[in-house]
Formats: sequence, structure tokens, C-alpha cells
Amino acid sequence: MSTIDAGLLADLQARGLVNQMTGDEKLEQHLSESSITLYCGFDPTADSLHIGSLVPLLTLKRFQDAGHKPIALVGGATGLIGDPSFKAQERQLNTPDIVSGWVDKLKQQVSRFIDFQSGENSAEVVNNLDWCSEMSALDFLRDVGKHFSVNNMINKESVKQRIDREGSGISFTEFSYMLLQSFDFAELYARHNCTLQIGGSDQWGNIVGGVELTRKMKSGHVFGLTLPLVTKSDGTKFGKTESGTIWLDESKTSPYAFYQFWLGTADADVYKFLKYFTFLPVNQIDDIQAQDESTSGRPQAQSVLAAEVTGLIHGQDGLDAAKRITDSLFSGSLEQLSESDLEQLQLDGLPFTSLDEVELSEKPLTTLLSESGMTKAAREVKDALGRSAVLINGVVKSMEDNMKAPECFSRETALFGRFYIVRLGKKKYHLFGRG
RNA sequence: GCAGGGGUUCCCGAGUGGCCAAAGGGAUCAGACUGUAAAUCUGACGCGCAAGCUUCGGUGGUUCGAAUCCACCCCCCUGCACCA
Repeated sequence: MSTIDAGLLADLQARGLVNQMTGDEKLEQHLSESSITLYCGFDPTADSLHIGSLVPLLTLKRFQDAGHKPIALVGGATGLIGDPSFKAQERQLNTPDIVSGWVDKLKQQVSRFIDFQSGENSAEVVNNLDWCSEMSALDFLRDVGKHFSVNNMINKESVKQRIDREGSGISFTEFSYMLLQSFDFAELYARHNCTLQIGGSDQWGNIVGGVELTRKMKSGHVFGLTLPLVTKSDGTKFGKTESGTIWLDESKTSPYAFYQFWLGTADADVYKFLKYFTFLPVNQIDDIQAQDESTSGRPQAQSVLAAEVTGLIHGQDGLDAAKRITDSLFSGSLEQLSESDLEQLQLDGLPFTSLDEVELSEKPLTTLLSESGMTKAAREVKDALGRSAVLINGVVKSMEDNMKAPECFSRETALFGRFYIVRLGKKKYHLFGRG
């Protein structure tokens, strides 16, 4: 039986994690009086969550740590419909068996973050398909639909652009999404006495819908709280890199790539992200910031952030591997790398190209490296060669080596008899291998 | 439809017969400096290791030689007219 941390809301606010909430003081009181049950939904729109879902996921954990019971809802039903909130276009529907496969994956992923062995406030994972699938369309329209005013729904900010804008439009399917999510809340209230829903700020409309529906259908007083959308100071979209989305699944984004992503956080964002994405106390984060500001040179915040979040998602082993790979790559001492590190890098850590004898004997390095995608044009390789900026397994190559590809990629210099780490410039790496 | 302006290498934008693979700026890549940062400076920036090859809306022509001149065509913008 855990005790309730009444300072939770204050902590969330100090972290900048509270965007909007219903019934300010009442919610605060509600949270401090007793252990409550809360939920957050995750729709299966892919076979893995990405770091965009991390803030709500970690917030569930924060509530659990403060003595409350978290429910992670995986949207087996809502995932079949598609949330139109702030989406510019109607989305393609996925088939039921694809969605149900994704549901299974998300369930596992979500389960790693919350604790199922903590007595009274053990976490639960539920699937809204369990209660949605058994309801008939007529029941849904009569019991749920009757409580919603189309007039109000049309005026929601989240669907406005779809209603107003010519050429986009919204199907009835997506338009009814809000009813399904609202029904989830009412249902979780009835089944689990769940009295709080959290979600991203784009979910405000759907959450308020659920609060109202619960009152109307179940006469229950429940609350909603939204979390901020994660933004970057330079205005670019958070969570994307040139190589794509940062996923939580290690087979989609390797621990090394994940670690590197956080290490690259801009100074202007890093302290905010420490508050959002780690469990470090706010005052400790403030200390880090104060220290960084008082010393010139490299701030420690990025490495703290990268280590904390990578450890959280990929565990100690994943973090160790990420650090080891980072160290050897950037220090140039590749001998630290184990064969399994290289195999992981081949799998998803670094872009990989396999070489064959014929290519090696026919093509100059400029062609080989540019065809691997390391540069857009062979000219860039030439430029780099001329500036001693190309290293193969730590050995500097020059323009003289350009026509000597077989020597550069010789058996003797390969790591574990088959790997070559090619570095172009300061941070562009590519793995080459021979069979 | 008439009159006028314009289409240049990723973007903006010079260039009106050879010295033009084409000024300048931006973006991008690399080097120095740094913190795997920012700013700054340097180099590269059609393709090619090279010899060389291919570009300036399209096609054809004039010329020893064309992004530049001529003809026709396509597209964009601006006035005017037509329609209403």
C-alpha cells in the first residue's frame, strides 16, 4: 500500500508538463485525498510507439510513483477508426488484423514502463475493443450518440480545418472518433472507477467529451489533464531526424541511434527535455543547468539526458552498448567494439553496404562511397579525401588511395575479418562488410 | 484576343555572340576553430579519379563559334479588350 504524494501536481507543473486541466482545485484535491485510477490511450497507428508517446507514457509512471493506479489503454477499437484531431487529411484505414497485431506489440511496449507488481496501485493494460466490439451500432447511436451535439462538435478547433477547408473534408467515420474515445472514459469509470484521463494537448477536445459523457451516462465526476506538445526552439518537428522517426522499438531505432538522438539536443531545449523525459528531480535539473551555465565548454545536460532516457527505454545493457559504440566511434579506437556491437550496427545502427570483389576492383573510392549513400555526389568524397577526412577502420585515406579500393578494403584490415567502419567528416559513418 | 514583361545550374538572381560550366547571395558538403554545438573563417558546389562529357523553357536555324541572334511552339506574370 503506497502513500500518496500530494506534491505530484506541483511537480508536474514545475516540469512544464501541465497544459490544461479540468476543474483546477478540485482535481488537485482529488489527487491529494486518495489513490485514484487514471488512464491514457495509445492508438495502434504503427507497430511501435515513437518518442512522441513518451511524455504521456512517462507521466503515467509519474502518477504511479505518486501512489495512483495507471491504466494504459491500447486503442484496438479507436485504431480502427482514426483520430481526426488536428490532422489535415483523412487517414487510410488499416485492416483489423494489422491493427490487432499492432495492439499486441504496443501492449508489450507500454507494459515495460509501468509497474504491475505494486499492490493496490498496480498498473493495468486494457483494450477498448473489448467493450466496443460487443456494442451494436444501434446501441451506440442511442446510448452514446444522443449525448453529443453535432453543432458543438463541428465547432471544435481540432476538426475545424477539416470542416472549413475546401478539398479536405472529413468522413463520418473519423468524425465519430470523439464519441468512441469519450465512451472509453465512461466505460473505464464504470469498470475501474477511473477518474482521470491524461493525454497530449491535441486530445483536449476528446478528453472533455469523455468527462461530459461520463457525467451524463454514469453521473460520475471525472477529470482531464493534457500534456504539452513537445516543441523545439528552432521550430522543426520534434522526434524526427533525416533518417526518420525515432521509435521506441530497438529493432526500428537502435539504442545507439536513440542515444545519439538525445545527445544532439539543442542547448535551448535540453533542460526542458530533462524535465519532460527524465525522473530526475527538478531541483537537480536546475543544478545541472546552473553548472553548465557557469562553465564554458561542453554542457553535461545532453549526456545526462541521453543516458537517462536511453536507460529508461533500452535498459542498462542498451545504454552500455550505445555508450561503448559512441566512445569508440568518436575516439577512433575501434578495437573496443565487440563483434556483436558490429552486428548490431549492421542491423540498424549504421547504414550498411556489402562489398563484392568485382566492385572493389572496378570502382574508385569516390564511386564506392557515394554509391553507398555517404554523399550525394562523388565530388564530395573527392573533397573529403583531399582533406584527410576519410578514414577506413581508423586509417586516413587520401586521393592517392582513390584507385586502390581493394587495398583499402583488404581482408587483413577488416574488423573480425569482414567489417569496415568508414568515417567521412566528423560524424558521418558507414559500415561496409564483405561476405 | 491585343499590348508589354519574363522563363538561367537545388532556390533567389546576374549574364544579350567567343575570355561562360555561366557573377553574386542562400542552401548543402568538407576543413580550421569548438562541445559530435552556435557563430566565424576557408575550400567545394552540372557529371566524371581523369581524359573528357552534358546544361541556360522546347524545336529548328544563322554562325568558325550561341544562354546570348532569327523562326516557330510551350508556360508564367502585368495592363487592356471581349464575355457577362
